[in-house]
Amino acid sequence: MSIVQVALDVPVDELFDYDEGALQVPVGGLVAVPFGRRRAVGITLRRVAHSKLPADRLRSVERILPVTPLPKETLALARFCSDYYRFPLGQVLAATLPTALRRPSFRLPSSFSRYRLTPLGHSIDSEALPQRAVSARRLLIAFKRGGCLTSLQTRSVTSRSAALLREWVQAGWIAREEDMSDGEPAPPDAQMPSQEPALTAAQQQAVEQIASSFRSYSPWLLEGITGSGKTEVYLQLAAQVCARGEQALLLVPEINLTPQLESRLKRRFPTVQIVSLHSGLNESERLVRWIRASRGEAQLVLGTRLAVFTPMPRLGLVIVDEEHDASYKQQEGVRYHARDVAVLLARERQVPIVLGSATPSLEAVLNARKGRFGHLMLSERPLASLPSIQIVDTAKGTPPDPLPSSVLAALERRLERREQSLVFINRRGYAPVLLCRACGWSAPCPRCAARLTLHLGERALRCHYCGHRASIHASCPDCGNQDLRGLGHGTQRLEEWLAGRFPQARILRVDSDTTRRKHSFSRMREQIHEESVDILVGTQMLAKGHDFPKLTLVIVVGADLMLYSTDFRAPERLYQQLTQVAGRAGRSKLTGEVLVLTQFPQHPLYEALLRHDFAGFAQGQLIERERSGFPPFVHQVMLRAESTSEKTVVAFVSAAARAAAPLAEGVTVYDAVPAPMPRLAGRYRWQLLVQSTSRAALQRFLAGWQERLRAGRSSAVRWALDVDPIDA
DNA sequence: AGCACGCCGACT
DNA sequence: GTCGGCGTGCTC
Repeated sequence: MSIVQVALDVPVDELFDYDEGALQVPVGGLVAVPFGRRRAVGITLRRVAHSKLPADRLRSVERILPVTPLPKETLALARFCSDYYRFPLGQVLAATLPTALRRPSFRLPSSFSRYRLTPLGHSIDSEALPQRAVSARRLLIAFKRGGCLTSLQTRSVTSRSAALLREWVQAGWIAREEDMSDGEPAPPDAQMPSQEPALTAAQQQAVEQIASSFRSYSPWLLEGITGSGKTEVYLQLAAQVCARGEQALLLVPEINLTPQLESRLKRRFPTVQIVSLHSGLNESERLVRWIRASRGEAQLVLGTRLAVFTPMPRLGLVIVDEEHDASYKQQEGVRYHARDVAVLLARERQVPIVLGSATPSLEAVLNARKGRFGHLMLSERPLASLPSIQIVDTAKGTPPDPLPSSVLAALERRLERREQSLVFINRRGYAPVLLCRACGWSAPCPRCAARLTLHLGERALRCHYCGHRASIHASCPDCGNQDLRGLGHGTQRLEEWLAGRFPQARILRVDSDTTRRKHSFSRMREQIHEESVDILVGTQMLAKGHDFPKLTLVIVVGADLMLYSTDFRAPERLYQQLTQVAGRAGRSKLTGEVLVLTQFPQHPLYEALLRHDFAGFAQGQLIERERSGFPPFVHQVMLRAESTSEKTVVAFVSAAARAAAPLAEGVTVYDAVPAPMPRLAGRYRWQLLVQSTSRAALQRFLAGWQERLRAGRSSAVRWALDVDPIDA
């Protein structure tokens, strides 16, 4: 009798033994097993001869799910993430699977079924079918010729195939079997390079260098200023990989960008099977695409962070676009960083990986400097010149207006020239606070340590952290004064103000309030492209990747706010963000202009930005980080804890600190402190930082510490370890 | 995580 | 006298 060890989706660092019975369970196979009172899907990790458990406690595997077993490389990657990010293996694996595959009763969708003629079916003569049953005759002939057909193949024989298949299965002419075999690799496409645009010398060189490392692990940092054509480099590499009959994985930060890139890819490579995987998919779509990728049928897989775990049997290349982007970091459950996991994946599979960015993370810059990554630069814009950046000093003689007159004049000029402008402000809503002019009271969120934001449009106050809504106070609850005013500017107020200033202009506000509904975002993109908009007022979401040819002016309001942050990564983020926003200006022949409003025009960050000197900025930041002992020169882990009772969290983190002390060899344990948002949605939040210059020492420490934290069973506290946190 | 078991407060 | 609160413990 053979035992299989199965990982299940439970928060326990153990595998569960099952008797495989008469089944031949492959390693990596997904199995339905009885577990307690319920049934569960597990992943088979090992087969062993004996179990430590007495035989009478073993239960049997119920069935093997009809999908290709997970390849050992996928298992290894999950194992690594489990160890490194301190999260149970079964839960890591479960998180990477489409939800449909987590149901014990899983059936393959019928589109993946194969049908085979039964002996009875063989005995039927197609000539014996009625003359007018044209479809049936054709299908039967196809079966006799092929013996076995997938439902996709039958559909190309006749459009009536679905109904016929159902009838014939009933009649016993054919039998359905689930197709678990790997798909055929699509034939290499000889005509692929035909429509490729000419590359600049730098692009050409990047493509050649990376291509010369095919079939081996070699990581590349592709640093290319906005508009330098990084995407073109990805496309040509992907084309080469597909032409070799291999698969390419392309990771992108945000779901908003995938449809755009996907359609570009499909236009460019009409014959290549492209599959996109992102959180906007429903369960069955996700499943179908995952299966296409895992059988090797999809040649190009385009996806957000979770896609890094998609099994791809013929993987030949990994690309991580906008490598520095924070959305690659998962912020709950297994807190992995998809960019880091992608590097491991490439190493595991011995394929090249390209990390692309205009403003690489300091981690990537350091890796390149140390020679761990090859460093490729794209420093010219083939289609347009760099936008001119100007720093507008708002410190002196500040009028109460949100935009000074010089900026208004620039807007005016665009209106005259019928070009578009973007005003970027990192605050949605009308005004960030509702303030009492008499006593200084301002509306707080009852559940968070935050002020409520005034939303005039919906006549409400809203918390941007927990979503809490309240009606607008008529008078100050503290002093009764009725003179309550919105203080500061959000997108709504800026839009309103601009409408007053430019009554003739067509103004469009783009923030998460105006794009809530499903297709509103792509509708807005169309409006912008149709040039039925003169001035855009927007947040974050307009910063990334979009290409608006008529947009020649970008105005950044409120950038300074980020400089006040205590997070040591704030300058890095601000630089990245400003570069990204600036990149929206002048992507075509029209030259772009970027105006950054600040009270600190002499700040080194702005000075570097003016010179388009990211390398200099990064170098300065690295020196600073090294001097003050911050990442990437040290490695960090954050213990995050929260509870509805502040006393309980404090007790927990204090106990955690005490438990850490005797284990802390080669690591520094800091004092527990309240989180940057100390109360969120009614929960008190504390955190405790541990760091070390040695990853190994940190990992050794974590193993012991986590065990003690778990032993301290405290159900009132929710806590998690965040390895390589990206926010302090 | 589920899901049970188990021992203390307000209700038909 | 029961329904149900969530603390504790286990799942191969």
